[in-house]
Amino acid sequence: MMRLELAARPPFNFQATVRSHGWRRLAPFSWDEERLRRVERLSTGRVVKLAIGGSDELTGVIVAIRANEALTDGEVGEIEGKVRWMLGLEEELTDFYGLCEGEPALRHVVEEGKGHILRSPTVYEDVVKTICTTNCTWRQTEGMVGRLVERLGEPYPLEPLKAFPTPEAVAEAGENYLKQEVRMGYRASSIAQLSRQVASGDLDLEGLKHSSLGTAELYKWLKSIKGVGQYAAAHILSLLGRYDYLGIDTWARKLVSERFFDGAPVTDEEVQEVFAPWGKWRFLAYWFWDWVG
DNA sequence: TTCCAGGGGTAGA
DNA sequence: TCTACCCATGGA
Repeated sequence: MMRLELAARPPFNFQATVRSHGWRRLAPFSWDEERLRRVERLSTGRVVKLAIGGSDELTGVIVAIRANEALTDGEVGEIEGKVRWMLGLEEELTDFYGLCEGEPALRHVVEEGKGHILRSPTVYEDVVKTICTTNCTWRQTEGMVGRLVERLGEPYPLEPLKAFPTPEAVAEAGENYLKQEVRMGYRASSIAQLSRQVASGDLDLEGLKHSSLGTAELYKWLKSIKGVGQYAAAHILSLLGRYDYLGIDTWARKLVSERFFDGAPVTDEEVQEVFAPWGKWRFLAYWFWDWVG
């Protein structure tokens, strides 16, 4: 077992970051209220298991790595990069924190070091999972992603666990398999096409992490992906650290209706207007808004 | 049986 | 640009 200490830009709260998103409950992630675990396939083909936890000594996280053989420096570096991306350890949110001071419903963000959103190591995984959240219940999303990982992911040699499947594996399985075995319904065709395009190199999703495109262009680009509409594109943007679009779903409509419109039905425009003053931070303002208080 | 879930694509206007 | 309709799946 190997141990990696990774510092984060303060303020950073590991627990709050993991709890920020339902992603922690989608395979291959698992969460026991203390450590975030995940089997990960490295670019060398080696499959390792990560257990990420908070630390009292440093602002950041401690990563325990298990593998069947000693890892190379390159492999350890890859793991470090992936963990930093998943938890947004270097993300600069100072301006957002400044704005939160003036809003009672967001003061807890600064006080508790919130503001980071858990994401997957690859954009491909985040896009697949986002498509799997559309027009179905969360339980169905868990089922689809769970079966995808279980059936197509590469096995971890030391325990019966799998990594998130590569685009190549999903592309090779094909649309019918995704429909019949993974039970993705009509989403199967989108996921199959996406996986083929990523596997062939026609679609460079990972390049979006450091794209120089403006958010509006990125949004358009994402929407051109089959299966990615308004909601999904905005959600993916937020996982890329672009917070100036708000994805309106039934959940957002419900929250805004109850909190700002006394339970009356709201239009998407009304939801947008509520958060428009937050400008480039509007998604974070919505996401971390204290709806109960 | 019908409806709809943290929607999206398409045709037709 | 806007609307109506269809799209698998599974639970209420």
